[in-house]
Amino acid sequence: MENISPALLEWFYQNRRILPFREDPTPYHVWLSEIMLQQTRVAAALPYYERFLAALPDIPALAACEEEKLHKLWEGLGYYSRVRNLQKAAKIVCAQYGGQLPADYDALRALPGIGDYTAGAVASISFGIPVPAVDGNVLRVFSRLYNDPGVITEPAVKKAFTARVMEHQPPEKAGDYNQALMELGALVCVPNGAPLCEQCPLAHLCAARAAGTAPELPQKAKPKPRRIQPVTLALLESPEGFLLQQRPEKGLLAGLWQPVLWENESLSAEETLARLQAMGLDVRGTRPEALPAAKHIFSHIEWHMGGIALRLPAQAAPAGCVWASREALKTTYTLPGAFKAYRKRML
DNA sequence: AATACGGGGAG
DNA sequence: CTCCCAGTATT
Repeated sequence: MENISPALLEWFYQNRRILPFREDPTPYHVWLSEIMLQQTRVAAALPYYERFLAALPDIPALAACEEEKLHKLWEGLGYYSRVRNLQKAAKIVCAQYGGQLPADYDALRALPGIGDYTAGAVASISFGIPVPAVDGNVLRVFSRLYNDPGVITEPAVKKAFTARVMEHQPPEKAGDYNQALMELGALVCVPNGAPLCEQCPLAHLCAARAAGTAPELPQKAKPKPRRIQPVTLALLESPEGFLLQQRPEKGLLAGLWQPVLWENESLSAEETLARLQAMGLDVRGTRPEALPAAKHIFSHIEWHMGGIALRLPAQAAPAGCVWASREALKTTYTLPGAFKAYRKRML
């Protein structure tokens, strides 16, 4: 196939979005943006990006940040291991590279949270190194360009597509080329069977366009069905605030805060009161109010939530719990988005 | 190769 | 509802 880069780059220079991390593409800025954009849309990440940089303007500041503050800056973005790995990597960069990201693909790839895609993106965009940066957009564009029914979730297929991506990459414009492919996928060669082929600078080269198969591409493996998990929560308020418990260090929503709850259990109000009593809370003479049911969908689990709200007299918080004032809820403790339905009752 | 890990927008 | 998204780490 004819090299796509001339037409692609011309389109990119005319049509690229103005984005903050493109205005001042330092390695730190590109790195942060790429981590935020993993499995996340640009529009969702933008406000987080600005706020994060205002709070932590450079890599040493990131390395030194308190974990609770770090979580708060990421609150609602999801995949919280991203921000913990970001800081782990920042500490390594400060200890081993003098606080500057290394201009080397393999060194970048070895940092926590930096995989094939992000290493390639930072290396090519920030340092001009001619390496691939193949994300879901690029796989979609190439599956259509070559009318290739390969299942893009399979590593062997991804590897083959990456080789094709590199056949077209101009070494002196690696970063622009990689970004142009992603931009084309985000703006023109869009998913859900609705590509805007009349706007595409590569339409004359596109095999799927010629075959009429573009809407059916790319082929992906069928996702596993989510398992449904009942969750019972207890929204407790005292004069000191709302009772929050911290989640375990590992696993889902690790280290974040939540109302007292029981996963995988659908408890009656009476059973819930008994559990609270067993935790050492004084719940005598209180009337539980039923919480409205709410659902939260993770990629692999579905939480079906319900429970009770309760007003309690001032008392000590059980182990692993705190009484959080409204102010502390807003500024200090990180509650995952899963509890959005109940959060407004707490503010 | 399969699974864990969030959340939101579009159709 | 379904599908998808600027993926990575672990097993």
